Amino acid sequence: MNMLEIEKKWQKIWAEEKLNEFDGNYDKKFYCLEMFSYPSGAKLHIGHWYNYGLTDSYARYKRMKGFSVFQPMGFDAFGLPAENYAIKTGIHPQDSTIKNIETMENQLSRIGAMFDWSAEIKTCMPDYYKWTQWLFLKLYENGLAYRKEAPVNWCPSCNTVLANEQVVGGTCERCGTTVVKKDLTQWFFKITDYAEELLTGLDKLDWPEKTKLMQKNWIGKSFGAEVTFKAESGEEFKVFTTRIDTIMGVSYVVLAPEHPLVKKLTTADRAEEVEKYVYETSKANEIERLSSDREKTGVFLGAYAINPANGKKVPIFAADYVLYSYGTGAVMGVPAHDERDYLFAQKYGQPINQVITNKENNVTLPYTEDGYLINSGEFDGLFGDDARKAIVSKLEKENTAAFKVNYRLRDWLISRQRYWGAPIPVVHCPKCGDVAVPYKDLPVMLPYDVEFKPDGKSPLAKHDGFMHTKCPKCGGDALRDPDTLDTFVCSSWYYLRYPDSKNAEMPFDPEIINKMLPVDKYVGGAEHACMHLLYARFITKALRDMGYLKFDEPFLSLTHQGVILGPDGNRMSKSHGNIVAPDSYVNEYGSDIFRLYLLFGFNYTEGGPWSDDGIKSVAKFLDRVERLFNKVVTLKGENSDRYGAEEKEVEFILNNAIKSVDHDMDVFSFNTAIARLMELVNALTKYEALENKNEKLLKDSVTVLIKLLAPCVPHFAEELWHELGNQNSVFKEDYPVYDSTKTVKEEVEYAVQVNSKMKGKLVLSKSLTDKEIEEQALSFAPVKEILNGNKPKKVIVIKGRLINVIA
RNA sequence: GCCGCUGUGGCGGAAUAGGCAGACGCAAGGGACUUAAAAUCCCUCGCCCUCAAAAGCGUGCCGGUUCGAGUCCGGCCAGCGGCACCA
Repeated sequence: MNMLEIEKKWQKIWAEEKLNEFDGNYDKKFYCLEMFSYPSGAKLHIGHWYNYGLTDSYARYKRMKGFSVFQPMGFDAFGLPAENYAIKTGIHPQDSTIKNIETMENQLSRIGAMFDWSAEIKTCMPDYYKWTQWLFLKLYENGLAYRKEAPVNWCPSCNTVLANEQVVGGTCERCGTTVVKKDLTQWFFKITDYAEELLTGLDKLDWPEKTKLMQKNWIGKSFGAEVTFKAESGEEFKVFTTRIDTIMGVSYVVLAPEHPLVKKLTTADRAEEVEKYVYETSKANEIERLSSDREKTGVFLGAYAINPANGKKVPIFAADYVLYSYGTGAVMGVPAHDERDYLFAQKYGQPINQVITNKENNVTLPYTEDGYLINSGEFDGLFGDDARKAIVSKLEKENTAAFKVNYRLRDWLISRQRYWGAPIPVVHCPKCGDVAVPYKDLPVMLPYDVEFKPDGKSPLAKHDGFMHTKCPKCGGDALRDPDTLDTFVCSSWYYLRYPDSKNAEMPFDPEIINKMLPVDKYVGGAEHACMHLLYARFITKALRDMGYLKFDEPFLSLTHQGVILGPDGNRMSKSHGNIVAPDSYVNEYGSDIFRLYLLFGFNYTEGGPWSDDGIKSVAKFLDRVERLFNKVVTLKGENSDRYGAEEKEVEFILNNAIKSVDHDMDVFSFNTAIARLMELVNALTKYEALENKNEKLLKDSVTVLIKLLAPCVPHFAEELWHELGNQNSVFKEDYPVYDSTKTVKEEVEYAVQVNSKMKGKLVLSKSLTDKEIEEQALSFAPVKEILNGNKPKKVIVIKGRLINVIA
């Protein structure tokens, strides 16, 4: 069969018949979504193919199972790489992006997937980002967007903000200068308002357990207490602790270097040293700072605070093992019962006051388990939670402590000091302050003629035509916000746009959305576990609370595809020089064979190193199918009443294949589904070679085979389906149903063990009772020999599998 | 470092709820067909010892639970993903 030719032919016919578009039957809708692609490289890579081609097989399977499948495709087209590419080559991000999208559209259509192109979206187009801006305004209007100071990576030499990716080993990737932190006023989304629901909502999702666990840990709920310490100068600050039972052991307190009180509390004689420390700290990133391997450093501010629990005066430090973004940005140092505090205290000569012990009173410090309080006055003898409750209830009366639930989750920073993104639709007016751009004035267009070479300012800030505007409130001169939105904002709601992608009045019609959503199956990389997948859940919940959506979760069921690595086992990358492009394979073998190879060669969720060793073998497999088909298609259907052992075996294999393939396709176990299909083809080929055969059974079996193959090799199966004389598409057919009476055999093979060692096999009737099976085993020669007339101690019978005789 | 995951023949991988490890393939070797090659078909194929059989060993490493562990538990080692401005 000429694969390239039939692929072209059927793609054209499917498009003409609109076979790939959603048919409007919302009652049976199945929204199958793959994470859309980012058009940075000019070409589709194997990872895209693996995600889209194989999930398409799943979608086609669902369609044959009777669902009205909606499977859209689009492009996440804003982002840093296009801008960097522009800086390097001078090619405008818009031009390169649009060109890349065109290339990728062509490559995507060659997959032959049933993408509903009528719903395509591109996030960099004004008809899309208009609604991204709408989303921002809605969140702003509902108190979920706000501004505050936050640090960015700053290269003092390039005078520019760097993405984490652009910081290599603490230095600027362009010029090698050491990168420091710098505070800028930036926009945030208040995702923390939804921390609790984002956590509890995980329970009902059909997501990989590991992904749910990662989100859970990312949200990081912990129960503790906030305690107010008062500095001698009168300034108050709170610390968060999960171990308030150790409060009598506090020997110092620590503020994060970024804590606003650091400057205020520092005494004049310490100012120089503290300032130096804070500056040095700004060179380290959070991963380094949180590393327990890293040497603990800090600096004494010269000031003291009062421990509200015992009135003791303790020194105040700034130390970078405390993060300003977590808890209150301040901790109490209890060296006897915390490992980091212990190391710190040793280094800076702070006292180590033991206040917890175990039953045997033989602990080694630092002792971080719960235990019995000692050296804690009235609380001595209390244990764990009891101690914590007692201490809080006493301090509560003095207003110096309270129980507090804390989340590790932080608000979502969405400002980017970059060009290639959706402008933030806010005007800063000298009189009225921050003013939202009215909805009727959306979109705030991203200007084309912008200087985006880095020189210390947001690219848009240098564009006078963009920046200068009138205040929507007072009409006076005002300036636009020069920042753009994080591209994660664009991708946090795109699944809501697809079902109503051409709507010019609204981002989506709630009526349509509430019928099509939530997404029934979402497929994409595991690397999105904590960010994109969490942001999308947050946006869904926020829009629900505004009354637009009637569902709580965007993605009911989630599957992660694995990563296809280079042939050398490394992640494919230019620097490794190990990139394998799908195009040459698609050109040589056709997309069905390439797809089939990807289906068969990997465990879908695990991926693995690329090797094309097996691609010829799947091509041969299709040849075998075609040879079988050609022999069978001309048969008249004779001997239809022939039914002997061979026919029984064919039926057994056929029905087992239907059962297994059906199940395996449903759970993305494509490789085993193909293995079962290979077994079926082997069995049918063998049967076909018989002199006397039931032609009707054979022909029916081949018909089932084509249907089972169809989702995996759509063009190939469609061609054979029509050669069988059918007029309609095979994808309009019902999926085969297996006959459960034919998937069981009357006789089962048992593994016979003596003392758990294999001694032989025994074929026994399925109808035997455990007792009878035991008798058969005991009279089985190898068993008899070992028992030598003695009674066995025990006989274990596992129905249908194994007999273990314990001698 | 922290969170999460993975580790099975020469290779890709399979193994329901703790029950015959290696399904299905690739590669390799042998054979048939052929003037020859390709294609196709048949056989062998975890390691070790062996003419053969039997025995023994075997799912990253060490230990444990169990009649029985790739699967469960504890401790290591290695690799991968994420760590909030790559998306």
